[in-house]
Amino acid sequence: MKKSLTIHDIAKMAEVSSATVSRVLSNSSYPVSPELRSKILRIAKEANYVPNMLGKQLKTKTSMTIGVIIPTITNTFYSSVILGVEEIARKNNYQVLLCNSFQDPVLEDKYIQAMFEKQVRGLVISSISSDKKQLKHFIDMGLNVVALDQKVEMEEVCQVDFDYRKGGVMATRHLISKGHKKIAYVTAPLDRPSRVSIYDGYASAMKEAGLEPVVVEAGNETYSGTYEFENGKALTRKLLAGGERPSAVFACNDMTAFGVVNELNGQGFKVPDDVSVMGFDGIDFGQMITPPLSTVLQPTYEMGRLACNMLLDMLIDGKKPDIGIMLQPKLLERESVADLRG
Amino acid sequence: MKKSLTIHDIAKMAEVSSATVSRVLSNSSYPVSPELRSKILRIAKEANYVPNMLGKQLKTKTSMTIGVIIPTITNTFYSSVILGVEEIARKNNYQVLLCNSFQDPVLEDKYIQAMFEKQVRGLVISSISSDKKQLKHFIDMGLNVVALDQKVEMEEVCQVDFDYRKGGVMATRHLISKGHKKIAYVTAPLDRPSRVSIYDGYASAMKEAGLEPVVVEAGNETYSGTYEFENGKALTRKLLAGGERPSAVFACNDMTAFGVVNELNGQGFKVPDDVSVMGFDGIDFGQMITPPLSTVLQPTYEMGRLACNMLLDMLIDGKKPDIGIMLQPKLLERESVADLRG
DNA sequence: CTGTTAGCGCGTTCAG
DNA sequence: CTGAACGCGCTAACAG
Repeated sequence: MKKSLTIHDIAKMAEVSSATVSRVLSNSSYPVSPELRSKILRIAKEANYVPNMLGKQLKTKTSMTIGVIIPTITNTFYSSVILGVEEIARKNNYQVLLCNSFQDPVLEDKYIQAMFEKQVRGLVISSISSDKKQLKHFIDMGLNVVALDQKVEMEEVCQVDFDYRKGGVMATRHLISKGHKKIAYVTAPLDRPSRVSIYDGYASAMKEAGLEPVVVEAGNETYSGTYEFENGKALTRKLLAGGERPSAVFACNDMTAFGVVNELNGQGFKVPDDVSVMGFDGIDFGQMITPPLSTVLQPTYEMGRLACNMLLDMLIDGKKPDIGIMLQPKLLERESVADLRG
Repeated sequence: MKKSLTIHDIAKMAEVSSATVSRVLSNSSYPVSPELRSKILRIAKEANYVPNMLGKQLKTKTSMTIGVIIPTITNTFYSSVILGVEEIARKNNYQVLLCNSFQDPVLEDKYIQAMFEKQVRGLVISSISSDKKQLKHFIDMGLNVVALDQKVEMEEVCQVDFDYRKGGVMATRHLISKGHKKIAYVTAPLDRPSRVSIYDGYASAMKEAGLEPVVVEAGNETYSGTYEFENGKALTRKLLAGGERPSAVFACNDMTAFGVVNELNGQGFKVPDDVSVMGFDGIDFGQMITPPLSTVLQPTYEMGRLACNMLLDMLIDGKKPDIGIMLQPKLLERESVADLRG
């Protein structure tokens, strides 16, 4: 490993002071004569000089890196969000430190600490920790954070929200508008605000139509990549075993809906002829199955972009968020819902 | 923003020197009396002291962060790899800096440079750059790198390989063993080593059985999330329009296979009754469609783990890779391939 | 316009 | 066992 050059080495070679080298190499607005400037540039180039950001960052107290903490990147929802975050970060010369919390509050706190220690300028987080003490603590110490997906009830954190409740309402009303009356809702454990909101939307839309809600909720949650799919299957079995067959099933997310469709097919029911299925998320894969899944679109990529932009704004102005963003759901009508009114 | 404390502040509070504080707070093996140690620990805790890694890293010349560069995280293949990398990194107290190159060589080089400047200890990369000058350059300067997925022909870089060719052979032989004779291969552009290898495997297995290869290759490549799916559909249309219908279609990856299945269904052909379909990758979605997709499994998560472990080994010993790893494909026989021998 | 100097926060000699 | 002093690579303040 060759010892790497510093500005002092370059300074010596160019027979100038290291300050001058620093000024030209870091594009300072400080005036330097054109001759020296080009000479230094040339020498630095020839010598393959590479700046050490650690030194620079230590001095300037600004690291040009932001942190992202999400449950797991293998969930397409989050990988899409991250892509959006990274795009904006890149355009502003920031880099992103990625952490998967696996919904483990302990791990989440550990990561927050580690990132703070590494002087990240800010954090984009989908927090799972119920006790946000750690986060709060670092915010007090100056950490900028914007929350995504999972609500963080704090004055100081910016929020990129999605109207889950409205999404739940829209999906349910859509089903109702197609003539469905017996509509079941199958869901992963209602232990997260977002899930509760979708459920609320479903319940209120049902009530408003004078219909009886039928809910099947999963028990324990695991982190296998196919958990939600298996969950959809299991919940459907439970649902089907439980008496009168619903004409439509609304699932808390697309992956679960795939499980519902799969189990339905397995038991000899056609979708949407025998039973209609509605998802939630709008992941690409929904259009690849047969029939294409009707669902509610969450603009994940856009959420990532917005979150990152908000964060950068906070960093630049040092201003607290004046306003939160609430992204709106959009109905994606495809072919998994039958029209019963015919 | 509260000004954060340094070891000097703690030193003052504890009425000791900053050296002593450093020694206890960084778990140095240097002897410090138990009384002082506990006193310092207590005070640091009470004062909510958080170390600044920049200072530490600048001094010790070791950053505890590694970089990962992959084409795009929204590809489930790569997100799974990253999860593996991150798991191992976490267990060794490293963090990962993530970069999506979007298969853009210019962007890739820019990222490599940025990471080197940030003093990452090493890099896990799926490189797309045909001209690896930049990478080579930094390796010469001491950067440790392990290549993944895409072969990097350099003595100094460790490689976690997957036997794509054998996978291609296995899939093709499987089809042949089920009595298929007219087997088409549909593929994204053959401009990457991995893709060429799968094709080679297919071609050689066909030849060995005295069968005629039928290949449909896509033209330009885009980066929409559904590119491969659409590609599978388009290639299938082309294939079907081109004369005699094959009894089996082998696709270069699972997503493409989904497109194949979808288009086949759309044109009224049943899978596997009319046409059999074989994928490549083994992504979770494969088991969620009807019929579940027969495919070749790539151990992505394991690839990530192995790559990271190799990298950490290189960092610890500073030793060059003595040996590369070649992961083996595994046939995942599900229900999208018909047995024609009955 | 250029150079000298003094830290940023930390770990590490080297004396005591 | 403890502390004073130096320097990692860089920028910013102040002189010249």
